[in-house]
Amino acid sequence: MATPKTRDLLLDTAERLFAEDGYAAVSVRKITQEAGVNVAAISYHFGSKDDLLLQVFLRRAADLNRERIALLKQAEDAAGPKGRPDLDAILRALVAPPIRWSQTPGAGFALYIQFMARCRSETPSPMRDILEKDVGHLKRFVPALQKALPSLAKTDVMWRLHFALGAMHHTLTSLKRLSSISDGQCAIGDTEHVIDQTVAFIKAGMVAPALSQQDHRSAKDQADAAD
Amino acid sequence: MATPKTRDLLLDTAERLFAEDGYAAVSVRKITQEAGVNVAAISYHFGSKDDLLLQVFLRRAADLNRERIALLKQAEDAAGPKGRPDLDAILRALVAPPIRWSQTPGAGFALYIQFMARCRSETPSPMRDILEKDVGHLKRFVPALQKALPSLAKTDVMWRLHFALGAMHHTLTSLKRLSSISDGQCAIGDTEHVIDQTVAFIKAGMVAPALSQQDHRSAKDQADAAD
DNA sequence: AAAAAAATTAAACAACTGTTTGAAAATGAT
DNA sequence: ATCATTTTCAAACAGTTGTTTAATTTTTTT
Repeated sequence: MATPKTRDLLLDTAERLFAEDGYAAVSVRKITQEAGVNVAAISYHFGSKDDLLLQVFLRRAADLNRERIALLKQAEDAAGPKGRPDLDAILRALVAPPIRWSQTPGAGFALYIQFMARCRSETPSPMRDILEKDVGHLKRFVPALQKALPSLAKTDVMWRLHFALGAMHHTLTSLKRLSSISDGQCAIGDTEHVIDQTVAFIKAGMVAPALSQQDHRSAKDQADAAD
Repeated sequence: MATPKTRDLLLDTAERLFAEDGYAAVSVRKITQEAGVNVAAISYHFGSKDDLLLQVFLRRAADLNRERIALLKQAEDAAGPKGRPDLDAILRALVAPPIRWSQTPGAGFALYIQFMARCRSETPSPMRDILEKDVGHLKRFVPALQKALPSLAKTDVMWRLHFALGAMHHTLTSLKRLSSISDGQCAIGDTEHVIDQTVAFIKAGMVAPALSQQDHRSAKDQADAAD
């Protein structure tokens, strides 16, 4: 099997259609038809529609996560083993790769981001398993953020990482809506500007004063934050 | 037609199933089966599956938006015609109603929020139209936020409203994920605490210093922000 | 109680779902 | 050029999709 044209063609087409219409709404016949191959090709090359979905995910997941982790390590190394890593750099490591991908024309990167965003909202069986694998690498960001925000309880760090992911996710999926309600005034085409806006917002949220009226932190976390 | 039991039963069942599995993944037979009525009931009472979806949306949309707008007006009135409305109150008007609904057990409110969140991620035809109607009332928040943040350019206000909606949306859909990756340490069951955390984050993002390296504002916005 | 309207029913509609089959074609190695 | 392997193909599989039909039951009105 020198050049598996059909296989890649199916991956590309499925990625696009899944991104556009969602997994459940796309039939194997639509995929094979648009790819210009026989219906049986999916069963032959992947086994089933579910397996095709998994392969679409796996094909680029490693690359994206590698980019993120590399930038994160860079931020940690720049601070040294004892120093406090730069919050801005950590957050850029989190949001810049997917935002850049989402605005990269030509290759399938943008569609992949759209595809992944869609996976996050579809519950059916195969999606669930895919997401479990994907959230794992995000945990790497928690200790880094804790080092950068030593005065914050661990739970607060997690709360804010949660909100940051929401803001980023929304940016990946609904930027066009921002463009339309702002009558095109918001420069959503300027990738670096989008990143800057995103980082500015979530950084401010990260360093916000902690909630103090009521203390929801565990005893251990309070002790950790005391030093 | 005194008490259209079947109709409401179908709305309740469809709302739940759409919320759980998405529109495309739920068949009319599954709905009617779980509701314990005949398959033809959907066509008879609503016309089509698409029309059923629309009615599920419409049934509670007005109530939710009314709650939001009432709180917003309250915040604006408290400041008087010339005064600067309280940012905290505006943001609470935005996020408190849906978060409270999402954690209200018993009635279908929580399922409705889940249903709406799912609508936001499914592109197929009927969904698109539904969302167009729903985003409209959010524009009401822009002038209020501008009054509360007079030093901010209009485009920046919109950018940040966009991020705030993302953080809120993520809270409505993925709180359980936060609970699981934090090993239950984050108190996601405490509704008012969830609201407090959300408002704290997005408020900080709102008042963050504006981007200054590059000026993406239109000439008019710069003039508006100058006074 | 009789007539009219509304609601429910089982059965069938054509179209589509993901997957399998076995033969035909294309590609590889010897 | 022969053989073996890989890939493609049309056709069919059993099941499901949303919707419609016409007969029947229930409810409301007179």
